[in-house]
Amino acid sequence: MKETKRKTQEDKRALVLQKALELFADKGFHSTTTAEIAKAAGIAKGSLFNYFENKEQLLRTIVFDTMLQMAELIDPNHDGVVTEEEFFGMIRNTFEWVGKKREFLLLYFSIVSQPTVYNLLCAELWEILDPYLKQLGAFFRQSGFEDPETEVRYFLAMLDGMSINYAMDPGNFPIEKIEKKITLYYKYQLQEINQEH
Amino acid sequence: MKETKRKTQEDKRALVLQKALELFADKGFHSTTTAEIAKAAGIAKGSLFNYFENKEQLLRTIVFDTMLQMAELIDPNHDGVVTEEEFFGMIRNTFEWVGKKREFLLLYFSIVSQPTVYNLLCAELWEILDPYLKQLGAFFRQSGFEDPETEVRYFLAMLDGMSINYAMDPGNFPIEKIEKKITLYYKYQLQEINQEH
Amino acid sequence: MKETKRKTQEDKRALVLQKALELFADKGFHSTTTAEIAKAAGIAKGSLFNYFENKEQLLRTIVFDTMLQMAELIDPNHDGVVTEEEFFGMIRNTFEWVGKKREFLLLYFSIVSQPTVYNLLCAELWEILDPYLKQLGAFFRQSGFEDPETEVRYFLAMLDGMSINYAMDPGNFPIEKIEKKITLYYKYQLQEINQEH
Amino acid sequence: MKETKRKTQEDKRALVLQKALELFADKGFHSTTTAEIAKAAGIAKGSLFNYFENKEQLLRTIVFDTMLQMAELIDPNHDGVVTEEEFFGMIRNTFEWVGKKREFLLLYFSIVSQPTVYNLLCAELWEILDPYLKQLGAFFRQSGFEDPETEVRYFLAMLDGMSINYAMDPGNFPIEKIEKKITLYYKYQLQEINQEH
DNA sequence: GATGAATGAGTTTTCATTCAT
DNA sequence: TATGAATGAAAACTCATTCAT
Repeated sequence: MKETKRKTQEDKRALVLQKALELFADKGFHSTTTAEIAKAAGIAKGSLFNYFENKEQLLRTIVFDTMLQMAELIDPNHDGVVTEEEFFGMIRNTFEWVGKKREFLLLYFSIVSQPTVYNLLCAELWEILDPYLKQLGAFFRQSGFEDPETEVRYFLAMLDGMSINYAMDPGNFPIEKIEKKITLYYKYQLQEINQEH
Repeated sequence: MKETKRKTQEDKRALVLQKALELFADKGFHSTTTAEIAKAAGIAKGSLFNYFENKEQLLRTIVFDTMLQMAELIDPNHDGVVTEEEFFGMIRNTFEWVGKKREFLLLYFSIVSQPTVYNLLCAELWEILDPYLKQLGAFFRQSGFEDPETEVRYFLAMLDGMSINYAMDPGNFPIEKIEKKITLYYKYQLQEINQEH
Repeated sequence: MKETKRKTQEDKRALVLQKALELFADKGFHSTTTAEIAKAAGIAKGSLFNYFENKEQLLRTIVFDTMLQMAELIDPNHDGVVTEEEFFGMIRNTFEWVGKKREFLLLYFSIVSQPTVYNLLCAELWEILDPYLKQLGAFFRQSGFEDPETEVRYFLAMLDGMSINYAMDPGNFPIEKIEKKITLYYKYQLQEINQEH
Repeated sequence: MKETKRKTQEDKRALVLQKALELFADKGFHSTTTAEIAKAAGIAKGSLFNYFENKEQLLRTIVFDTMLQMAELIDPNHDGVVTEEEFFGMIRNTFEWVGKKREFLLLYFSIVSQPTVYNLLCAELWEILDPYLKQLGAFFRQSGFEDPETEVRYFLAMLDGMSINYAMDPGNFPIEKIEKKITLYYKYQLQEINQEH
């Protein structure tokens, strides 16, 4: 009995998160009212605040929950090391994820492009991402890239660029072709490096 | 006399645009109040509405003015054709512009990542950009790229990715190294294609 | 079994009254939430309304219960007459009570200083107090005071003044010295009157 | 022209203060809504916040403005010394003021009887009152009172008691007779002290 | 044209109370 | 009887915009 109740509770909470994400992604955080979110989730205005302390906490929950999911993509087996296979798997996973999480991407970019909002989340975001960036750097270094730090930056920036362009125009952006292009690019780079030695 | 006055008027208007851009970039459009903008520009709250019909028009003015400037970078001599030299000049100009227009970039990305805001500007934005994209496509086609449409998308997405990463973290993002990397990449591509024939 | 249960019930109710008084005294009636009271009393939010119809009834219960206790001080043996001994005993008891019921005093004064709240309780309060005031008036008259009605008002107002000052600053207000002062004042008055005759 | 405008502004502000005081005194601070105050003052809901930063600041303004007025009563010529004549003048002024400021008194007692509200104002209140209390203490000491500190506390507590009783029941409380009683009491005390020497 | 006080719709959030379990 | 999730009315406060001066 109680089990069922808790289940329902959690379902409701998840529904609020989902609807909030959709609305935030569509209209932006500030232009979405808590009343709208509540209505979309089929609950009363006041009930929203039984689930989340306030609107900002709701945002944080969405962002961190999803960031943690995403972080998994980079080093799925948690061994702290990224192999070549895992690297290409990561590209694969990232593009797959981008295809599924369009809404989150929009929200994410709308946040990071507003410094005063970004700064609220910045520290915690980096805490999540930092270890993975280091592993990525280590991978590029071991693989023999000349300037692995720059390569990490370039790689991530490129993924950001693809993500935002896909998120903005999912119907027309040729996401699969671009994934192939990037995969080939790195395959080629690694091959070149191997030939040098 | 009148000349001077008009000059002052226009200076004020330009100052409002500048200060509004700074504030929008920092706090986001919605979190910036018209009162703040007026104060930053040294005019009265009510005077703002002598220069701009409303807050949204102010935003549009900023965006379109700057987009037009940016469009210049792609085909500076307006001949409708992009030569190889112009292409690399464009990369150069773009990175230079990114370095100077960090604030606009933040604003731009915060807008495009909010569909309901983006849709308001979308049509006009594409009207500005479309001819240039076509020229870019034509350039890639003429240069022998296999899939010029995808190449345009890839190229622009990559620039977006670099721009947003630089805008978010201008102190650490290795913008010059990355510019070089991209330039080399296209130099290499063009060279490869030429060798094939 | 049932006995024990009822006991527990009543204990809980008493605990709610006690905790509510503490919170009302500290933060005021309106700034104290029913949730806080419930938590302080170790019961669920909803359970509060099993004990008391609503928040206002809870307040009324606290006030009238305590007022009835206080009324006892004036005429402890219920014989409707106040002797000289009882009068000084009353002063003694009042000061003792003030020392113990600081929280109630704060609540009481916060209520009576809000006419629209006071008016809700006014009639019932006077019903409780009126007989005692009459007896006090009778005592002053019998003792030969010139203007016994004014003396009653003066006496009670003075006690109010002492009470509120003690309640506001219990650490520093010299309550014992002041009790002695007032006792001496009335001893002196009664002595003077007796000498006159 | 501008002069007239500023005048009107200040009149409005004063009207808001007046109406707010009336409402706070009648219903208490928390039970009075800003909308009610605005309506009572004949302005729009939002306009209230052009005059006062927030509801709390409005309260503070009322309290401190009036407290400063009241402080004047104690040492009107600001010489830092209270003579016997000034002392009796002070009693006179205080009672006169009590008669005029019933509303403020209710507000004042409703504030001081709510510790969490009182603490907000406490420090500043004491800053205003402290010098006067010291002068009053000095007066009692110079006049030969045995325990001047206790006398100050007693005197002020008594005035508080009279004030609150009058404020609660202005129609029936025999304020003039009581003023006379207190004046006589201190006349008598001073006379007694003089006879001792 | 410039000003800034006035406006009121709109926003987040609170909380006493209800009621299904 | 006890619970605590759900409710929605109401509150403080914000802010783009207007308009009289």
